[in-house]
Amino acid sequence: MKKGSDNTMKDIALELGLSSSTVSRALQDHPHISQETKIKVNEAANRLGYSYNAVAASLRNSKSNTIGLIIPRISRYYQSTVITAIQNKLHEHKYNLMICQSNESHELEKELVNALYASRVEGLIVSSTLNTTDFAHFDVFSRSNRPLVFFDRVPKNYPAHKIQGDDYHGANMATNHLLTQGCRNVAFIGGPLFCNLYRERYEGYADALKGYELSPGPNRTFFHDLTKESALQSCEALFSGKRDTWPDAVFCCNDTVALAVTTYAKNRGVEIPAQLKITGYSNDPLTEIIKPTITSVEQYPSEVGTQAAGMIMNLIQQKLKPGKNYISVTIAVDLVKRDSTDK
Amino acid sequence: MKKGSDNTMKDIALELGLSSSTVSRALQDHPHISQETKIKVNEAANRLGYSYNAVAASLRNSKSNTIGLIIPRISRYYQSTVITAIQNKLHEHKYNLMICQSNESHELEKELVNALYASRVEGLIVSSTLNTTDFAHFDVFSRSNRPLVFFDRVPKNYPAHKIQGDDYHGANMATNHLLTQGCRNVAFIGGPLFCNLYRERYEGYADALKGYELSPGPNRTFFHDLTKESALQSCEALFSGKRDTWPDAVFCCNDTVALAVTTYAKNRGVEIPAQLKITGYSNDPLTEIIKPTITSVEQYPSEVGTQAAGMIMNLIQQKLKPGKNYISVTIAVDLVKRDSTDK
DNA sequence: TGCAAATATGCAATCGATTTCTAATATATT
DNA sequence: AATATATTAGAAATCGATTGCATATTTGCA
Repeated sequence: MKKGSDNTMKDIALELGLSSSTVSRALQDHPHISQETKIKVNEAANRLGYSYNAVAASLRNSKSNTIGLIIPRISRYYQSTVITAIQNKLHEHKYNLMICQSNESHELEKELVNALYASRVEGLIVSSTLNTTDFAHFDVFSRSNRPLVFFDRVPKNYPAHKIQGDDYHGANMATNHLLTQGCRNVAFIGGPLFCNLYRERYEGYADALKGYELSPGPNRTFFHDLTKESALQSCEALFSGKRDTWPDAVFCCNDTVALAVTTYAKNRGVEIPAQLKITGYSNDPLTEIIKPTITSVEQYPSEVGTQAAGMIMNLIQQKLKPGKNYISVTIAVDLVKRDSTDK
Repeated sequence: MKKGSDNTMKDIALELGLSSSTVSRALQDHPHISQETKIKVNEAANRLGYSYNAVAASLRNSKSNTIGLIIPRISRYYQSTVITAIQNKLHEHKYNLMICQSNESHELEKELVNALYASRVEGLIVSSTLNTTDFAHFDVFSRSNRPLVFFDRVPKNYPAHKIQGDDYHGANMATNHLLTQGCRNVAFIGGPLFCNLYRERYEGYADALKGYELSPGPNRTFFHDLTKESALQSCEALFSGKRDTWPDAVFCCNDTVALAVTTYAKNRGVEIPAQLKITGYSNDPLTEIIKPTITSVEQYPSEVGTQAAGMIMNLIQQKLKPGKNYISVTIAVDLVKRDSTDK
């Protein structure tokens, strides 16, 4: 073997007195090659420690067998579960996954789109940054006809395929559940409304209230990043006045916030669920750990990932020919009732 | 633009009446090209929607700017935090990361090593499968002089660079803490001893006992996969006999097990920490959520990831020239004392 | 025997960026 | 004026696998 480099098909050919065409075809089990030759080639390949060069094949075939993924953060339950599902699905099709984190930075997201395009990934799966409202940087993919699938954080007005949870229904179910349990003063803590996720959930929440001839009261709705810190600030606002102004329920748009609210209430001596009922979103395992256990909305992240990867593969293999149309798949959600809402 | 394909440097050259050599150099800001030409080339590149083809460059330069990662599962707190750190570090160096999950399957791990090698990743970061004892399938990397760094699950007798937590010390600290708190009947639940992680932790545990002239009692040590289900079985074994045969502490090798034991004990009416003290491992956020909060060992996963990625980059850039030697970095751990051990 | 069809293999171009070597100007130096 | 030295640009080979087309050999069948 030449120093520092690998044996190639040419080396096998040389060794056997064949042409590299024959070697290539033999390794692909091409019908025009005799059994005898195939055996000799495979044997020589093993003997020489030959390793297929996917980069060269990728260039020649314009086929990288790689899919790109851009996601704000991978270290959250929902996200990492989606990734696992994508990964496993793609592996069935012998595709690799190149994962990039945008760290919620719009600029970084742009950069990553271009880097992945330069790597000639055959398709791109994206959950965009919270503050991505301009999606023009994804145009490279649409222009060159490479499948582009958004999930979770999906654009409203940008033409692309989408996999979404049924956010409206999830929030609507959760809020209705709170109302059924007798709550009439239900607060809402969510992300910014320009993000589809939270807008849908807000509407599901508001419509549920409407069903009871209620509407979101003053100082009852909060829109900010869904961290513990921000959640605690909203709690301060909610529970600052006299006791009779306090809410009797809080619908939280993720489980981190639900957890923070639960902890805050407990510290404040507010009894859950008797005086305050709480629902979260995502059904993070933590909701079952804390006392009281927290009612939450199951989003079936594995299903989301499997669908996203499956759709990308179908688009690549042209089993799916949407033409100028865009497909939008809504994944059903379920409300998992637990102690925080008295079941 | 030709249908379905991208403009290349050749297209820019054609457009401007230059050669593709000049275009290549202009885009690289090569000193032998005039400012005027550079400006024209860049302008034309933008106009034509030119996109750099990293695959072609990769083939020509034998440089993929990609690192591979093989890991049993990505959807756990420790793992996903490590990945985030690796990812961010590599991005600083303009490297991409190709992530693969072995799903704890040794066969799949083999397959993934070859697939990543075929993609000509410049280095490989690995946390191996629990049942990987033969590491020969990683030879392709060592043979071709491509950096190979293991972390967490690290081989004992295989020559490679390693990033490990100080498992011995972590377990030793935790056990000593339990002993200091007065426990004299400390059980151990860990993974199989042929895995470095658990062997080290077991030794740290056993040596701590020795310091108190104790040794692991009969039916006090358990070695199995660290799931909730297995943990509950071990609990049954621990608490099957009469009350005076019960342990007064359990050292658990991960937080999932610690959680399971805590839940089991609570259901059984065993008071924590009064009658039973529990320690976990990894300092998963869940340890702070449950009541009582669980004492655990912080492994600084971000540091592990940063070190692993940093080492790979140094090896690639030859800032680190270990020659025939192998580097082993031990990441310090800390004991985080919480309610489950009465602090 | 003769011609068609089947079987097995090789030649050479291709994918797109890079780089060595060569060559053509232009400017500087004595 | 003549030679030396920058400066700028191009031609062509290269990386390794693939494949359309051409070619050579064998078998089949009338």
